[in-house]
Amino acid sequence: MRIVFMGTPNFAAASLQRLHEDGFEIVGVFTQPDKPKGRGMELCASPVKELALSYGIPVFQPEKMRDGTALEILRSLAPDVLAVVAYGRILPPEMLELPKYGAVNVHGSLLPKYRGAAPIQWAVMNGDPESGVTTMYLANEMDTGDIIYSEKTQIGEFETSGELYDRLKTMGAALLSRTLHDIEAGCAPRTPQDHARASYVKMLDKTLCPIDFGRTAREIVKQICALQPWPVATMKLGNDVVRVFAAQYGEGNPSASPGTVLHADAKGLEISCGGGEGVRITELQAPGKKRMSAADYLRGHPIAEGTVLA
RNA sequence: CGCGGGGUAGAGCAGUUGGUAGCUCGUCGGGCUCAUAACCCGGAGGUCGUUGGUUCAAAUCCUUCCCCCGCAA
Repeated sequence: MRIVFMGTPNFAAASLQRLHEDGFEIVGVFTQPDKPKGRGMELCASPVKELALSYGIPVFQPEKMRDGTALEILRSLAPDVLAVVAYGRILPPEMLELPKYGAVNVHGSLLPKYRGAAPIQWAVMNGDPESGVTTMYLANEMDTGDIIYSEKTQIGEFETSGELYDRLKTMGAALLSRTLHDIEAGCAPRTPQDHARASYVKMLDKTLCPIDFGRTAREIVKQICALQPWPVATMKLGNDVVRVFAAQYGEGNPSASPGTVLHADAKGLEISCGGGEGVRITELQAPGKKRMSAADYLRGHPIAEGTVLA
């Protein structure tokens, strides 16, 4: 079965790697054009491109899907199926219909929940007990296609988006492999989504970062976990806006107003929040500095207990 | 050359109108205590990232390079 793979970030690269290792015939890879990245703004190839090149698979990086050449390239590759994972481009209907088996996609949620750009992060943010991956056929509307397989996984109480992301990319890769195998064997199921129960999530941005200590301890913990590794929750500490990486549940103090420093010691920085609860921040990063434990930070930045943060 | 922040004892920081380096924690020794991560006394520990220069004198001014971090993507 001739497969054309389309993807860009390492979430996609994990799937490409799995398909390659499982012996699928990958005849071409589409990925986004190289872009300036990192300090120095050097041009960087996507993880998928790096991997594809190492496998000796032809790589294509069209700027636009409708530039007149992308479709021709795809046609010349004569794929039986398209495997699309976090490609970051909308494929025109002609492309979806070109392969005999259509186009298959991996999504980082239990569809129809969390259609859209950042399903993994929002599952963490909302404090969901579980998440998962879904394979489906691509439809013309974003993430609305018929479901093939899905697989659940528990979300740890202190699991970050980055950790869940890594786990799901592996699960997604395995599920995609199984999906393609069954499609080829003709035994893959096809279940329409329950559109009435669909929900959409938007991309993360920095407006989500500032911590509101009026919220509950769990909401704050989940916010901190969800915004990692990017864009990272923040709080004001003196004149600094520090990035907050890790927190535990504190003892709290019903009589302290939200934002009050309850403890500042070797165990971290406990701050009162909504409902008299407390969150103990254990790891943070000050501007220009590297990530460090709250205890380390406090050595050089003493904070009096009882201080109320702005 | 995309923009910006930073490299000072094991850790985190202060010190930048130039004048032989200081704080908190840790660490070592001693003391106090029923006891302690508490308290008291004392000690060890730093080529102030690297190169060259200016100067009577540089952590502090100029210069070379290395490394870390944020923005931006």
